[in-house]
Order: sequence, then structure tokens, then C-alpha cells
Amino acid sequence: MDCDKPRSRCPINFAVELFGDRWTLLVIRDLVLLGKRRFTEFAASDEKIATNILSDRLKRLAKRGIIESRQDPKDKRRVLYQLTEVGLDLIPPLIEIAAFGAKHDPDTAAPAEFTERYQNDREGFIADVYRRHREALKKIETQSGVKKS
Amino acid sequence: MDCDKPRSRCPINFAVELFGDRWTLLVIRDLVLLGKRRFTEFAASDEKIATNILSDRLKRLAKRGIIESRQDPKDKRRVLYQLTEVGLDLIPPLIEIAAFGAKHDPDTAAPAEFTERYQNDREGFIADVYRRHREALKKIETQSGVKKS
DNA sequence: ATATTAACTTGCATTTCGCAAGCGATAAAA
DNA sequence: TTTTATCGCTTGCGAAATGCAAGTTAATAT
Repeated sequence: MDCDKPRSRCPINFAVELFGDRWTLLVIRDLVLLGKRRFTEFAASDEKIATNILSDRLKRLAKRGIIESRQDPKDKRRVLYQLTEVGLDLIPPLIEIAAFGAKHDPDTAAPAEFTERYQNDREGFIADVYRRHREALKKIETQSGVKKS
Repeated sequence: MDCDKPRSRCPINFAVELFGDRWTLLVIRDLVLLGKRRFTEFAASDEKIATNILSDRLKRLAKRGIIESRQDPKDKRRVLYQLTEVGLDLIPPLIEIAAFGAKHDPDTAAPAEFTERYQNDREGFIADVYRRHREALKKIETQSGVKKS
């Protein structure tokens, strides 16, 4: 999707070259807000990403250190994906983006509780999302026999 | 770049269908953070957008109510672009995205003052960016002979 | 042993992108 | 007033990305 040499050193361009396409941010969403971890879960999202594109995006995100993957110890066919520490820093932008969409799409499917929580307690809301993922991360790291692919 | 029927009503998908490409967010950046107003100014940015793509993105953003355009009263060749009230709501996501890029690009060109201001006084910083654009908006609306195209 | 599931690849048609060139209207220079 | 330059585009076309369907391999369920 993009070449290796950045077009500029602008921080916004850096982000655009990371998730400036029609799918990457939806994968991040699935990880952060919908708790998805597996290929077929991402593929089953409403937007219906093609499996070749999904495969490509997961590879790109892994190569750039946003996510990492490992084999599911309970089913060796399965691969589990999760955000890295760097990937967790996409949470604040993601929440702001969601808030924009929820505010301006007249037919948004965003739950009212999301909008409310964002408006009344943005900091706490973001902190909660972080916390949830950080705990999932720890739980996994302390498991035995986990190998990153 | 995208069709008229949304793939889903997810608020993040709404945003992706608005600026999920390699250029749109850079145009917004130019408007919000670099104070650009004209076609040739956007075209002169570091990333070197092609003029046909720029033309397309400006039309799309206008059609979706993010920006509006008018003729420059001082030079009839020129077209001036600016954010609408809806477009102003892209400022918080944009700042968070910039903060992510500034934090994770080891060779970022983001000025230290930006990162500092963001870390020490995010709210005030964002409020300033808003204020600046709101004033520019008012100044223009009170001018005579301004026609939206 | 057989069928099913998971995570991908592969092939190929369609769409979008990106570069270069051109164009009509306006404005500046000679 | 003729010429030249600028502005905001549009057009043509090759290259790259996307999207759909089908196939593949390894592991698990029946």
C-alpha cells in the first residue's frame, strides 16, 4: 500500500502512512473496542474485509510494531493478535475519531453510553480502555509456552 | 475513492470513509495547522500531492460539508478554502494523531513546542487552534461580496 | 478415516493513484 | 495593448491497489 520512504517527516503524515487506507483503522477498532483477537473475527466484521487485504494489513501492522501475533496454545491452527505498547498509543486518536463519527453521522450505530461517557469523562474512559488492554497483555505474557511468530 | 453507501454505521467507519486515504488528512492538516487556504498552497506541501487528486479531495470534502470554498475578492483566479463548523470538529482527532506521530517517529519534524504544549496543556492547546480558526471564519463572513461557490 | 475449520494464498478483473501535459480565465509585465 | 505568467483545475494513460472467488495446508472435530 505504501512505499518504504516516507513522503515527509510530518507527524500526521507518519500516521497517514500507517493507517491512511480503508481498512487499517477498522482492524485497530476491532482490537481496541470490540476485543477481537483472531483472523476470522476480523474477517467477520460488518465492513467485510477481503481475506487477502486483511492478511496484508495484519502483516503491515506487525512489521511496524503496532500489533504482535502468537499461536493460540489451545488450538494450534489459531493465531492470536494483540496491540503492542506502541499500538496502545493509538487509543486516544481512535477515541477522538469515534467521537467525531458518532457526532456527525446522523445514523450512527454508536451506543449512547459511548457518547455520554466520552462527553462526561473522556480521561476516565480512555484510561479504562487502556487498562483493559494492559491487563490482557500481562495475562498473556505470564502464560508459559507463548512464542511470538 | 469510496462509494455512496456506507459499509457500516460504525462511527470509526464513518471517519474512515471520510479521510481513510493517503491525502485527505494532509489537506485538513494544511488547513488547521499550517493556515493554508489556496489550491497551490496545498499542492506545494512536502508530500507533493498530484493536482488531480487534490482537486478530487477538495470536492469530496466540500460535498461532505467539511470545508467550503469561495472566490478570492482580491483575485478572481483564486479560490479560498476553509473549514466549516463540522470541519472544526476534526481538530481533536487531528491533534491526537499528530501526537502519536510525534511520539513514535524517531525522525519526526514535529516542533518540540508542539509536543510540550500537548503534554502540558492539551485542552488549552486544542482550544487555541479552535479559537484561531473561529476568528478567521468570522472575519471572512463579515466581509462584503463573499459568495460561496 | 473423513469432514470441517482456521489462516492464509493465488489469480484475475476492476478501481484508484500518480505523473505529465494541457486548458481557459484572470492578472501582471512590457 | 500585446505578451507572458499564474491560478485552478481537467485529461490521458501506465502503474499500483483493491475486491471477489477459489484453492491450499495444517490442525481439530466427528
